Amino acid sequence: MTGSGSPALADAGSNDPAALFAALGDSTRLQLVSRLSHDGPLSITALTVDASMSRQAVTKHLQVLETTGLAVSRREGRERIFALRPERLAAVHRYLDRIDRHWDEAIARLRAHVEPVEEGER
Amino acid sequence: MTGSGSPALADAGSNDPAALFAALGDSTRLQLVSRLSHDGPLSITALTVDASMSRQAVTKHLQVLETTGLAVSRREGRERIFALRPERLAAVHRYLDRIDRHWDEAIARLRAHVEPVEEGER
DNA sequence: AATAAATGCAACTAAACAGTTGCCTATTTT
DNA sequence: AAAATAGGCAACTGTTTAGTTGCATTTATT
Repeated sequence: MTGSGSPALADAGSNDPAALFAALGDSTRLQLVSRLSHDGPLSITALTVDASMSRQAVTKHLQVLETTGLAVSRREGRERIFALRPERLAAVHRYLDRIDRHWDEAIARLRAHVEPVEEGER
Repeated sequence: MTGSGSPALADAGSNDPAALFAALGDSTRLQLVSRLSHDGPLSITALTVDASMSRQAVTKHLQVLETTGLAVSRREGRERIFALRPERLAAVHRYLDRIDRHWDEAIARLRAHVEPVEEGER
């Protein structure tokens, strides 16, 4: 399962930004992502070495990353290799950019009229 | 560092990136952030209106945002006004940038020697 | 063929979390 | 002063989640 060539098994890419943030919202997973981004594709056991927890725990975290589309895995011989999906990370990026833009616009709006319109357009 | 000018109230800025991602990893909170970035500082009840849940629930979410330093609040009359802290959002941004950079370097490294060194440094 | 290595599957536990409800406090507003 | 508005506090519930352990399966190795 979670195969590479197969169609839409689960939904390898929740368009839900919150899910992406949530996937990154765990220090263990963040370390995994960091490690993968630094060392490239790695097997589960290779990733388990530096993690201070059981292989199964690591596996679950990797599955979370894969479910949200932040990573993909392929079976290679007797190991399963996980790799990052930078496109998904880019999606997170874009989301933050949008917030930033809104913020800037809001600031601009406030500066535009420092008059008592503060409660105006509710 | 953590604090720019302000002292250290609670800890209004967990240097832990995972905590920041986690704070954004909830659709309700993400909506709150979006709303705040779009409309500027708002009171709890104002924020509750568009949220499909109790005021208390919203309050808790706002507290999460404040604890992680993504927002600040000040009491104003009988209401409590919440506002975003773009600097913290910027921190999230930077973290993603770092991951991206690592990824790019990893890619570059891989391209550099497409020779069978793939299993070399294990 | 027998072992070792790398996973996969499933059941289980403890803690964290989202949301609720009820009630009390502090400011306005009339 | 009374009523209304905006919050704060605390207890409680159902779910999710991180992590574990035990055992079965698959793919090398020797």
